[in-house]
Amino acid sequence: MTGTADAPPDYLDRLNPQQRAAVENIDGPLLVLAGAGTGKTRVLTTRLAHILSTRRAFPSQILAVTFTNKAAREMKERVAAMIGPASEGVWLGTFHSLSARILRRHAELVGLRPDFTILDTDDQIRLIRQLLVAERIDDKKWPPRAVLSTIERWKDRGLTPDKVPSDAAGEMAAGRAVALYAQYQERLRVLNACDFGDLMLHCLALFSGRPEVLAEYHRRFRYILVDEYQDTNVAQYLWLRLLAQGNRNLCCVGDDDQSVYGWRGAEVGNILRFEKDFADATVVRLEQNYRSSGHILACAAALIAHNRTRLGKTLWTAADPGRPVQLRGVWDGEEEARWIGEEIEALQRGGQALGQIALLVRAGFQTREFEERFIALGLPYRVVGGARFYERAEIRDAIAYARLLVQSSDDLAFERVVNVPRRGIGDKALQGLHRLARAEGIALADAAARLIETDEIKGPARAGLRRFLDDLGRWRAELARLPHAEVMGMVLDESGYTGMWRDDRSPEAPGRLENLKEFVSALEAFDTLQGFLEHVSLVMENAEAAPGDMVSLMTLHSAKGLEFDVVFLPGWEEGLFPHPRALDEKGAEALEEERRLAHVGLTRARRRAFVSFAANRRIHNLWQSAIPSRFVGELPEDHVERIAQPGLWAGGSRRARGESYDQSNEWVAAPAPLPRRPPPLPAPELSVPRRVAPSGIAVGDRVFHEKFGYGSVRSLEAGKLEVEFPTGRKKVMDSFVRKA
DNA sequence: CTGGGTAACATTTTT
DNA sequence: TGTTACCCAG
Repeated sequence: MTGTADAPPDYLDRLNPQQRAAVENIDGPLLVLAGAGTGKTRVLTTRLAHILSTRRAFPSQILAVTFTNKAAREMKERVAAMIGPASEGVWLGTFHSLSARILRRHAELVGLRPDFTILDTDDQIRLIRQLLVAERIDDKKWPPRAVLSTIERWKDRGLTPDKVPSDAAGEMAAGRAVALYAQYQERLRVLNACDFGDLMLHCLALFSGRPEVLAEYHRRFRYILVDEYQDTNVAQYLWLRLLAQGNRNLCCVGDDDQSVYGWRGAEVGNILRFEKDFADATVVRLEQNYRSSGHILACAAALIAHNRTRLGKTLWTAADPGRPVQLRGVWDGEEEARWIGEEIEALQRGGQALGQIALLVRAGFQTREFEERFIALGLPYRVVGGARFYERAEIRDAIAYARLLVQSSDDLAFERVVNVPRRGIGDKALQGLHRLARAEGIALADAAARLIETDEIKGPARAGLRRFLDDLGRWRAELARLPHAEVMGMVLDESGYTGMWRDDRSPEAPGRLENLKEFVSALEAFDTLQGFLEHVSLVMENAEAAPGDMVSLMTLHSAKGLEFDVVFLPGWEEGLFPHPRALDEKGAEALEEERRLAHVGLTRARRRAFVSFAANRRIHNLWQSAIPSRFVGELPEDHVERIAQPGLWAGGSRRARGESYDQSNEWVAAPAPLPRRPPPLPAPELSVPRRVAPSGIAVGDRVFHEKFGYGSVRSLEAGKLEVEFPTGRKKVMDSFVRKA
């Protein structure tokens, strides 16, 4: 062990006084305000190592919380590198994975079974859409996405349906959003499922409703550490506060100037709340930046100083000023891409590794222009973020098959793949299944099993469904015999799923087949199919991009936490950055968040930063003339080097090379502003599924069936009737007929 | 039930 | 410009 009472362990020597204070203040609440590049991660990992090596706690008595799996993994690795295997056993993970771990142990106490499933976004959207349709709410006017995000924001704030203030719903979903929320929760309960927000909410309910359980965790967790604290939402804050009540050894590390997730519920206010709820909290500020050169840091500091709602930190550096931030005005996006391409080639010739160059944009679509340019130049690049492995359609289909094998009552999985590949089961058949499932309170798969014994569905749908159910049963049996990866391969082949993509002539089909292969081999790393599913639902991470010397392209959001020698920041124009959509949603507050995003961008750079803006930009094939972003004007003269063609500087497209151009800032090709949406259509009149008294029907009764008409009952058994119709004798479900 | 055609639309994103 | 959701004909 490195540490004894007299000789402090040597890892402390590598810290500055503030960092050291943050590490050594072990007991009691501690708030570390850590500016960009001030050694935040080092402090966190050293603190964790310090607690362990001074034997204040066993690993299992430490709870360390991060936001992303990647951050969790990195922390694990760094602590292990510092103190070795003594670090194993720490409860280290994301809010969600830790919550899931806790919930599985106490599921029954919150009305779940321990094998509850965790929904992905697709599942959620489909559920909401079903509810909207059932409620006859126009899903054109109220897109399921929007309804879902309203519900998620409530969950972020720790609000269950009964706690949502009655005036909070507003117009959303024709004013019935709260009712939809309640129904949504009810559906999840029936499905034995959670969404991500529920993982937090159920834990909160557990902790506050079961003091003895909370007490158990108080005994267990002697020290709690939290990373990226500025990104916590209210629910997560409450979660931390409940857990920390026991020992009050809560250490939160964050930076209000890097809070860029307000739009998904993050509350910078949690930092202020911390100081209020833990009045005796020690506050440590980390302000010495070890990352960026002087000019870059000066630009970042001056920019962020324009924000009014700040706790206030003053970043400084002992490093050289380095080179000023280059500020460049160009004619249009194409020129911007051309220039950046040339600049990168020049840097490369000067020995700069491409892997240390990043291009950070406000919105995903902006990468395209650069990709095209880089391809033309033969410049290797990678796009970070974007479609994740487990989000690709083929992978989610495969996962749905796996879910169905593990739990036949997984309705959402059933719905996803029942007709993929095509089995002749369309809307009509599915509606019948839903109707029966709802009437009987059974799962879709069970409804299907019963329906195929009747004449409610016929032809290809019936045959397809029967085949599907038989296959599922057979595969499930194989699971007991063979390794699950092998069974999964069998499932994908025998279901015709791989065949479907093999026959697909589209250019992406081969890639999808590759992904499926990768999927099956990924399974091998897990002991059980269930274990694998838990992993994919919680660890939806990007397949690690193959390492290599490549330029990185990504959004400013996904650049948070990273650093590069050289950073390009294109598209600093009004109308693009700050993004107008953010602005009209939340106004001044959002402008500050956009500015923090700019600050994050600049502080990613170690040696060089290049900011650029174009006078004209084509967005969605329409030309727009633009003026430089207000953030450009907030960069201090002394620390930037301006490079621009005459006329391109101040006012966008005044004149270039003697030619005159349209000066308007409007969409050039849009003549008159059209109303954003057509007037809402009247709600469609759907036929109400007829309520049928459960049976009460006897042999010989005259009955009416929606599809077959009038007939008389010949025989009956457990919900199933045989009825003589004019068209012949049919087997039907009793819930499909009424007495005539 | 399927597949083609067309109209509407187009932040940020992790778990 | 590129994608996705919906409508209608086969």
